Parts: sequence; C-alpha cells; structure tokens
Amino acid sequence: MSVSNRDTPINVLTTYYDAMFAAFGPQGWWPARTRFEVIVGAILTQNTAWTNVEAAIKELKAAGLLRPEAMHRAGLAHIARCIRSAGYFNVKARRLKNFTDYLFERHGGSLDRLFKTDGATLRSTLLGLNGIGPETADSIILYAAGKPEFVIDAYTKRIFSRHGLISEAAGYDEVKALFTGCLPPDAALFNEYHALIVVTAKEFCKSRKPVCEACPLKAYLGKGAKGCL
DNA sequence: GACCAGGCACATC
DNA sequence: GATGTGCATGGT
Repeated sequence: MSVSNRDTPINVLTTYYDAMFAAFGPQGWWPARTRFEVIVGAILTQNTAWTNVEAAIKELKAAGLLRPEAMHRAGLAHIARCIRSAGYFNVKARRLKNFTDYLFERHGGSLDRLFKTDGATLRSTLLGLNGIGPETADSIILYAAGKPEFVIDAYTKRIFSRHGLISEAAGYDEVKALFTGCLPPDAALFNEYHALIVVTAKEFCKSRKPVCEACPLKAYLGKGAKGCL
C-alpha cells in the first residue's frame, strides 16, 4: 500500500497504523500493573526517559507507596526520595500529592468514583490540578480510565511532522485534532495507536541516520521530507 | 562534557 | 497570546 499527499488524512492514519501494527503487533498498554500505577507513571515520565521512571516506581513500590492511601499519607520528602531517579523529584512529589489530595478530598480516595464522571468532565477536572497538563490528563483518561482520549506526545509530534502531516510548530490540540477528526472514538484503538507510535519512535527515531532502513514508516516519508531526522 | 528524554507552571513582555 | 526559564536524574 502506498501513501501520497493526495490521500485523505484518514487513509494516511490507517496506513501508518497498519504498518506499525504489522511490525510490532498489539502492545496492550500502559506498562503498569494498576490504574494508580498508570497515573504515577504518567506524572513521573514528564520530560523524562521511561527507564528512569521504572526505577522510581520500583522504589515507590518497595516503600509501599504505590497505593493511593499510602501516598496520600506519605510526606513530600519521603516521596521525593523514592522518585529521585525520575528527575525533577521535588516538583513531581508535589504533583503526585496534589493528585492524591484531590482524590481523597473529592472522591474518598476511590478511582472508581473519580473515573465514573464522563470523559469531558474528567479531562477538565484533571487539567485543573497543578502538575497535570494535556498529555498527562489524556494519558490518565485513556490508559487508567479506559476512555477514548487520544494522547499526543513528543514522539507523535516528531514522527508526524517529519512526515509532513503536521506543522513542526503545531500545538497539542492541533495535533490531537488530526487523530480525533479521522479516527472513531474507540479507547482500544487510541490505546494501540499511541503505544505503537511510542515503540516505533523509541526503536527507530533516535537513530542518527537520515532514514532508518527497518522503520515500518520509512516507505511513507514524503519526497520533500528531509529524512527521519 | 554536551545533549536528550513520552511536560508543566509561572514570569514577563 | 507568545516566548523564556526552572525543575534534575541517568543514558549515550
């Protein structure tokens, strides 16, 4: 199958999905055991490599803080010590606590109760919390609550701007509109699509080569594209 | 030793 | 509204 500039955006997005899925198969994200761990990971991975987040989550687990009530009771300094490896540890400790404070003050500490609200209300609620921006909110809604919000991250912007499908300067909502305007609001589809973008980018987009030979999206780089870098 | 990694809030203009 | 800056560790 080929993609050209004359293709409709929906055809392009479908083709890209198929190519990445053929290369990597179903991802079944998020890489976490519980919904709370998804939320913690979403905050800790802000501007941070996932390997550093994994070490921090391991520390939190060892300290028994990977449960909402335990983290809610814990001191900021204790949390910060545990998440040191994830960087920005003072900022992120505050952000984690902001979330659990809200969860206990408004929902009795119950994620079930928090996630019972509809997607749009949940999103504006999360965005109102200090430390939760668009990407973190959408990650929580999609991967912890299981509701269809498409997640836009640095990988998504990088791949799709390199391929000429969005402007390099496009903002979060603009990029998100490309996906939500073309794809049905299906949480399972959004889950797989974003996960496939991340694994593809991690595998190939860090290469210091103009074109990554084995990249599943290599064939779809436009003729005017400068290459993967 | 520089550069980068699945952001976000806040100050300033 | 757009732009700049602080936050910080660990891998390449």
